Amino acid sequence: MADDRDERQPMAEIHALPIRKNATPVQKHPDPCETCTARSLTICAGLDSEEQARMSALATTVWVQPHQVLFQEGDTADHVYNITCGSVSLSKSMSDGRRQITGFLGPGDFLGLNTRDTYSVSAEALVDTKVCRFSRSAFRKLLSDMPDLEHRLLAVAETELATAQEQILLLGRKTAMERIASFLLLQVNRVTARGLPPNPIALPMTRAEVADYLGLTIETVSRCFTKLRKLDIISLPASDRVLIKQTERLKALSEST
Amino acid sequence: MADDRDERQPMAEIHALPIRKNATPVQKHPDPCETCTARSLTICAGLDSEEQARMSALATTVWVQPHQVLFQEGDTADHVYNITCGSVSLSKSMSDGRRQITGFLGPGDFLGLNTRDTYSVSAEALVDTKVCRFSRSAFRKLLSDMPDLEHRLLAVAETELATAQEQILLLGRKTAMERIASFLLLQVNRVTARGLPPNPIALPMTRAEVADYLGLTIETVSRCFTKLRKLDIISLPASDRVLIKQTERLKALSEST
DNA sequence: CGCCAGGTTTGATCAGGATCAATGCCGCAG
DNA sequence: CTGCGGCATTGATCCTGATCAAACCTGGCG
Repeated sequence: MADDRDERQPMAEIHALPIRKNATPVQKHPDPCETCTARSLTICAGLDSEEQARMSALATTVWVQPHQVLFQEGDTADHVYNITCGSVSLSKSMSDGRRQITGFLGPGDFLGLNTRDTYSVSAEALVDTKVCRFSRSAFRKLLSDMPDLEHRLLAVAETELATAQEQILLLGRKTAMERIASFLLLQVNRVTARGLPPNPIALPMTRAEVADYLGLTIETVSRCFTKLRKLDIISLPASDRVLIKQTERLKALSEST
Repeated sequence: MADDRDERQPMAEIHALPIRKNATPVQKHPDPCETCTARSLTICAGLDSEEQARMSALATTVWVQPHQVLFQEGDTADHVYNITCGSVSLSKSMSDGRRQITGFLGPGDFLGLNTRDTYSVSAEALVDTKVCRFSRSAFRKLLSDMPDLEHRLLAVAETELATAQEQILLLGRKTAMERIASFLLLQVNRVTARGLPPNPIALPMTRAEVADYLGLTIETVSRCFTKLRKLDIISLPASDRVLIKQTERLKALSEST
């Protein structure tokens, strides 16, 4: 049996890539922090007015449209961002097009941690999104002067690390159904943490994006949703809204910890 | 088709759990930092002697034996650690015993970042290991006084986040063979980063641990190793040593980015 | 109003890796 | 030397989720 080479290859499909203009998106002069709806959720929370003025002076408000790319994996990391409203996906891709979404971010989330000299992931808007942009070097200087800000950033990093580990468990050991159940519960937590009504939850992402997040295919995601509906655990008033009818059974299916 | 419930369940096996005394392991009075072999690799690097003295005063040296648990997922996070020598695995488990290892740590690595009030993962020694332990509260105070230390910790967190994202891509989208190839290359990087000879690489972990890290089973890991050996890409002088004979082909198989 | 494009659902089939089951290979204790 | 306990390897079979393929919305637009 000298030889059994066969160079097995991939399996995941290449999801159609819509037109993605590589940003330089619509810009504007700084928006006033006073009116920022995401302020209480961000690292900006609890800054005194002098500190806030300093941050504000460095910020640029940027709008990005769905599918527009804020930055790509491997780009030199010039900026960090704070999401004011909208939703963004973070992802990594392989040369043959397989894509893995590593996380979804929303209002108040900080973007640019997972970064040394170059971005370790790509960031793309899912829907119309507004972000608050800082040059990285200026931001670093800010950090040195404001230890509180750095503390808070470290706390954010710790939370993201814990989230990433949860995701690693999900991808490494959970079944398709468990992934979907965990995902839905995660969405509920995200929404309620923002103090919004939990039901029905709005999914700002398509099936393809859910699939790429959960390490599944579109078809499997769809089939799981259908099954949950048939079990009367959820209902789907629209393809991007999920009404959770039996949270306990959903939790049982997610089989966590 | 009113009914098609079937409550599918798991698939991964429950790896035999050896005796794990939940620590309070052998302790000792602080070891002198001057003789610390891991110092240049850690967050301690570049502290002035006064700062070092302060850290040293807070540290306890602790030895842990293979399979001994440093802390468990969910425990209240009392301490943070710095690994001096040896190897540690971080893992999360599900109630039915499925386990996912989220990372392997070695000399110079910091333990306790992925933590808010409770540890988000369990830490267990793979081999005889020496760690430098700090009470969390004291360490936090230290951070406040030594901004450089906090900077460095933030940098560590960023690196870990990038590593976690790489792992997420691996688990979500790579084939078994690609995972093994990526894993071996990662081990090479780890070792060379420490300035040690790369070949053959020593694996401080068993097949079960590799499997739990890569989201595979023991059998699949073993089969992939065998296949790589038959392809003459590696050889296995012992089951815990891997000699890489054709790095380029291994890289091709890992298909990354 | 009807067509078209994108996303979603559903069905049929396939295959990569899991599971089940032996066998092999040490290192160690008696 | 021999037997035993833990890993590791190898083989046979099964099953979850991928792949291939087709139908089905839904909303925008001529």
